[in-house]
Amino acid sequence: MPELPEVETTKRGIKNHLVGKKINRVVIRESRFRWPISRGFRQKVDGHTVRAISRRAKYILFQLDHGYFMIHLGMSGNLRIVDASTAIKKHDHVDFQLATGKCLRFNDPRRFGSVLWLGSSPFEHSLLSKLGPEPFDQSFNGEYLFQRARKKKIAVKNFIMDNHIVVGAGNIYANEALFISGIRPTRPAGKVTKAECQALVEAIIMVLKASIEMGGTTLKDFVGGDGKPGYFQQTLRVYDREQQPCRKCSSPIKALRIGQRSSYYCPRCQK
DNA sequence: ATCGCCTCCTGCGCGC
DNA sequence: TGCGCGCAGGAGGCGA
Repeated sequence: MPELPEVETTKRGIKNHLVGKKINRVVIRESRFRWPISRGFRQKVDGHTVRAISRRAKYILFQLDHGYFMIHLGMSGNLRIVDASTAIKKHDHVDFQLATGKCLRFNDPRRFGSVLWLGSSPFEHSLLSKLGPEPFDQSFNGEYLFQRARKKKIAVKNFIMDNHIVVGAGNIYANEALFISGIRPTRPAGKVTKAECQALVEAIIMVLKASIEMGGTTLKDFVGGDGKPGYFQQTLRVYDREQQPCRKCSSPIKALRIGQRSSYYCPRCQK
């Protein structure tokens, strides 16, 4: 479910319910995630007030007075604000019960997500310290991408999905951005021209922003932190459109696998 | 250093 | 209707 727009939408949806509010207690029904929830986690969080919520890449950071914790939604996670009395459903693994009577509930069927205590210097944590720029940051620009791509033989699609290059370009948006910028996903990153890098950067930013504005609507069943679904499906240009006509030239969209991930492109529009 | 492959896990849709 | 298979929006880590 979560690509960056969904994570951003989730963050926005839960923010007002949490900032300035006390977490009375954390209830962990399942601690086996990508990384197990640490033994002392509950004790570190219980009774503390959330001071701020932010996002770095697809990690949602919760600032308390004495440190930070973060939640990653993995492939199938979602966070919702519910009333404390709301019945537990399957895969509702962690609750953050608030003094307001509400509850932040983490549901994650596949358990690829994570809940981690970061301490007081979150950006020094190994998961965050090596991340590339945010797509909306000034430092993510055509020149930067072009320089990073020098001599790289990796397929450009894998290249832009690498969090050390830029964060937030998940599988769907990587496919979409490459279509918009007219670049075939299999092309070695080092063979993408400077002008194309510029176009690719603009496409990544545009497609992510557009989706955030629509409420983070990628596929199917996304529901934001306030429990409201994304308004409507984004009109995907190539993703999951194998054999369907290209929206620009009507050629059938092709599908292939790159690095174990499904990829789609228009053989005529993307060189 | 770089790159491709594997893995964690559950659910769903498809073909037989 | 049921069963088995393959695939799914992430991404760290490992071996070549």
